[in-house]
Amino acid sequence: MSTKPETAQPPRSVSELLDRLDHIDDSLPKRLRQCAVLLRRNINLVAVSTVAEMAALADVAPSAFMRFCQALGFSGYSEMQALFRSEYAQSRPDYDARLSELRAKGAPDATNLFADFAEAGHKSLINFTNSLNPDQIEAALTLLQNAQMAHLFGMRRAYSVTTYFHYMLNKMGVPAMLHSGVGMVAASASFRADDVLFAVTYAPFSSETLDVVTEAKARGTKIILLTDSADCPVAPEADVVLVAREVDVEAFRVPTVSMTLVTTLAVALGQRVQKE
Amino acid sequence: MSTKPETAQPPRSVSELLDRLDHIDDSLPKRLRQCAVLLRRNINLVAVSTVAEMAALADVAPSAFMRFCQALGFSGYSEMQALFRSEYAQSRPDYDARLSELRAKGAPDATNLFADFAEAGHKSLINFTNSLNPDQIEAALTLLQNAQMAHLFGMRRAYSVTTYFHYMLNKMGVPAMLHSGVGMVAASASFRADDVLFAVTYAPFSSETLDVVTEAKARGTKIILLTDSADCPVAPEADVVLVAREVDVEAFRVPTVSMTLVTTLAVALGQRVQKE
DNA sequence: ATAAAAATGGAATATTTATTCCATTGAGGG
DNA sequence: CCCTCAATGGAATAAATATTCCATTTTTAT
Repeated sequence: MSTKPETAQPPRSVSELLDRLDHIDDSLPKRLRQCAVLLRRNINLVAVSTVAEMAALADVAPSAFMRFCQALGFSGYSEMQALFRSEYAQSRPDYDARLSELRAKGAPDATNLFADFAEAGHKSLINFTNSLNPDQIEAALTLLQNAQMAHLFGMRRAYSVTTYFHYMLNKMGVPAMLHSGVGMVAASASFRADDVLFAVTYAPFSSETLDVVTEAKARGTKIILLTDSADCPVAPEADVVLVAREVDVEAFRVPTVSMTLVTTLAVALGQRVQKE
Repeated sequence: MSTKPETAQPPRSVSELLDRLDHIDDSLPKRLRQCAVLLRRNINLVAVSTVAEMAALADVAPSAFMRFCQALGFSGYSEMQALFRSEYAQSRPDYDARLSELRAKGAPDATNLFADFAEAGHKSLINFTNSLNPDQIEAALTLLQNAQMAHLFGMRRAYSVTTYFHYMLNKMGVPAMLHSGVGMVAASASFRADDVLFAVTYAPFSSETLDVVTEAKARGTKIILLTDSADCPVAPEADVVLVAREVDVEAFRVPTVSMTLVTTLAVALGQRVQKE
């Protein structure tokens, strides 16, 4: 890279930029690689920061960050920043505008409440995406895929989640049984060693669910636990623990992450089953 | 306001800023009011635009926009912009960073799938918030509040939604009955004229639900319909129609908006019931 | 070990952008 | 109708920021 032909045209979008970043990443000198790492972790900051700030975060001289921008095909930082700014400006207008209009008009309580819950759902999804551990999802999928039968169990608020999971699994052709908790004795009686129990429970954990998990453990049934806090008492019994924290509004929650997760599992399973 | 004491301290947050805007709005001269209107509609632009750009959008001279910032209590545009920039930087960092890391690593399919569903949920919530009609929600709330009993009915994917609604209404002390569709005859037999039916159905609409709605209509029971498209065949029968469109991923959906809406209704109802 | 090439950081410069100032316009009161 | 005062827009100035340049350091090849 001595003559620095560089990529003639600057990236036209943020994702194109990231592609380019992937390609040149290895051939980058130390300081510029620091820039690359920082950029990946903080792309969102570009739109609202100065070169000096970015450089400081990357622990690099401003001139180095400048060269980094040029290595990416931009004429300089400003051109790169313009890209981020325009993408940002296009992405959020409606939402922000709508929210501020709502508050301006003094919208009815229920409308504001919905906005709050929507916001909470949004945050919950983001948080989960951030802390998402691919290995756990893979592990859960493997257990479900290898099981003869998936037993779904959840009480109270968790029941809706199992209900939806059941619907989706059926749709995908995966054998699943929904236990309603009423005839609980019958429930655990059907657990076998080559089955898997998908138990859902949120704090405060319902004793029925805890019992069912214990029973399953005793019978050698594999256990996947979906909960909202790592200190669920039966977490140690489970083969896989999925933690879906939901942001609340005045102590009330929508099980957005759980529903999304369960849908993801079902669809991913469906894809795998078909490939067999 | 001749001596312009102004509000000494600048707003500490965007929402505080909007509050202040609500107060001074009336006492503002023409040009500054233009700024106020533009700001409300495009708050999101502040973080990534120059005064000149904002002024141009508001159809006002930059110096006028400058005075507007000062009327709000800021020393100038830069100070105001700093507020938006820091709020922005705090709100989105993780999400963007995470997504770009995922794509860099070539994460497993299921992980990407979750990200897609999360994105879809996000969009669905935004879309609904944008097109939200407060009157319909209010109407639904009134019907529910005045009813002797709320009958909840939904099949298949809709069943999870009614299930959660049932849980929440119980929690809020609102009388509600969950119909499972199995003993359907018994279901409609209990409908009375001072009750309300909350029916949930998505395309392709299940015939059971359509029948139940028709039956309810015949019995004089009020009807609230939650669906995903305005051309649900029984929409004309309903007293209130709530349309919750969900963005799909490869034809699969998570009922994020429906769950959020139902939770909102329950909580809002709970608040009203308590006030009585 | 030494020379050549590449990379780096800091300082100098150029550019953009915010902010202030002031002359002009327009609105309201006597 | 004129006077006064607030409001306005444009031009001048100040500040912040990007960008370039170059002397120094580090790396690489021989």
